[in-house]
Amino acid sequence: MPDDRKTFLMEPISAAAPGPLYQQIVDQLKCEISENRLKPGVPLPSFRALAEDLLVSVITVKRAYEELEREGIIYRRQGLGTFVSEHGHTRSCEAKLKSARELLREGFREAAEAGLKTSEILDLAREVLKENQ
Amino acid sequence: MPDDRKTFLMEPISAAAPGPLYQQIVDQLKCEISENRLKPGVPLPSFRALAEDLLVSVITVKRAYEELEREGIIYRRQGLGTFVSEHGHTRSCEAKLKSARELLREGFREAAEAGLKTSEILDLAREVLKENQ
Amino acid sequence: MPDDRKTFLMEPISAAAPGPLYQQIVDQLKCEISENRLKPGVPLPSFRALAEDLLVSVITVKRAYEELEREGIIYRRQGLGTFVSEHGHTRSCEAKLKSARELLREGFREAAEAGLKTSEILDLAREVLKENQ
Amino acid sequence: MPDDRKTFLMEPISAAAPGPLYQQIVDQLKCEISENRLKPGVPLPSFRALAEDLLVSVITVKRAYEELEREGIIYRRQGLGTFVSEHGHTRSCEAKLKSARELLREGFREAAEAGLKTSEILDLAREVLKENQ
DNA sequence: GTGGTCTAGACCACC
DNA sequence: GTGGTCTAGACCACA
Repeated sequence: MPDDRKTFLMEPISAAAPGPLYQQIVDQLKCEISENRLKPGVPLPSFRALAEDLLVSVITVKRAYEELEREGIIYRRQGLGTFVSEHGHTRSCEAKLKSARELLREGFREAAEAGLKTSEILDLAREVLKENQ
Repeated sequence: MPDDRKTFLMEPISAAAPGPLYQQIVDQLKCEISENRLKPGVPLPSFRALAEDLLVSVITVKRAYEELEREGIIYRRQGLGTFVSEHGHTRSCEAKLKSARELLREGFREAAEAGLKTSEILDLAREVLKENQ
Repeated sequence: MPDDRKTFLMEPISAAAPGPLYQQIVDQLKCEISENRLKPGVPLPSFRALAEDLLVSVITVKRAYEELEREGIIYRRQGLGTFVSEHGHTRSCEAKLKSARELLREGFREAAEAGLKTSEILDLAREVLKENQ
Repeated sequence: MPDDRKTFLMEPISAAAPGPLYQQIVDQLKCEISENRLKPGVPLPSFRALAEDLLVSVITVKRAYEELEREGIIYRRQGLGTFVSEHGHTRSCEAKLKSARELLREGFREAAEAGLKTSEILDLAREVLKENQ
């Protein structure tokens, strides 16, 4: 039973960044999974291993994993480890899409309140979209 | 003997709503100002009056006013009261526009991570924009 | 702003009982809410107050509250407290009904595996139901 | 060169399934015995053989057998192997029946707490029973 | 070794 | 005062 688990590449975590540390871990893992760098059945690093890697407490990692399990993206098994679930990729994409809609809705609302007309808002969207590429 | 007197139109504040109470006040006042229902030089209600109106603590209103003053949208004069500043409308619109860009940028990033192509993202944007109207 | 919060009647918690402590708290609160002893908008006791009451750690109570918020039964507001949400009663009942179906399904499966015919299983169900009253 | 040889019919074990691995083995063996596919005196596969079959550790199989022996369903003889005990079938059925009663009792309790009347609970039971067939 | 639970105590944001 | 986050360290169940 070889141990394929590896502390794969993960960007460092920063307490200075906005948002809780555990959320940063959640987001990064969602990215790994939604972009298929982490496939179903693949074991994630253990709490302790990832905690050491990221220089955070074991509990912070644990909390991130709990959040991901709650969303059905990973599953945890006592004594075995934590794994990407069968529909993890799908779930992760769905979650991101839902979040994207929320953000766009908010953004459009703010733009409208700033006095922009619908056509101007769409122009703004196109502009921002171009910048991002 | 109901007291229908109110300082000016303001929707009630709710502890059930997401986000801090003071932020809800800030947002509402920004709306009033960016949509020109509150014009430069017009006095805002006093801390105590608004606090009573909204059934929140004076401290909460104070914090909201401080936030707005920091953004240069209103100004306070000892003993006189609080007023919409000359460029309050402009500032408020600018702030909202800036926030809108941020949200759109975030939304587009999430959509991209969910696997959507640029053209699909623009479609999504159009769809959300339509829903909101 | 009177403080209606009270450390209402809550049965003691026991580490000897099966299942985690936080689950026992969750279950008790679900009962209070599903049976309308705790109505929407009513504040639950604070983490610290309930922890003292039940002689458990603040964190254990916190975890129970997190679970209930996740299920949409209560909501937490920083600085204000924790409250039964508008649809808390409904959600709580739905959750219990769902759980009941699961348990019955499991029970019937086991009974079938023990060799009982469908008619015998229904008799068993009637018998158990009578005992419980 | 696939190896189709197997000790006897047993569904594969899955780490993704809920519940410990050893419990899954226990449950499957109880089924085999309660449904008389494994009769008294019949030798069970050795620890090592079953472990290889199910791709789990020998220790995990050992623990499952211990659990079954504790319940009097199987017995072990030094140097000979493990066998279904004389009253294994009966014991297994009794255990399942006892467990079924527990589950039904729990299920009815939850249903009652969700606000269902006795007649409605019986309807629910009939409904679930039908679904399962 | 893995994850699961419980504990105690810190600091912060909000009211 | 409230809840929100992060920390460290204990003990247990499982493989």
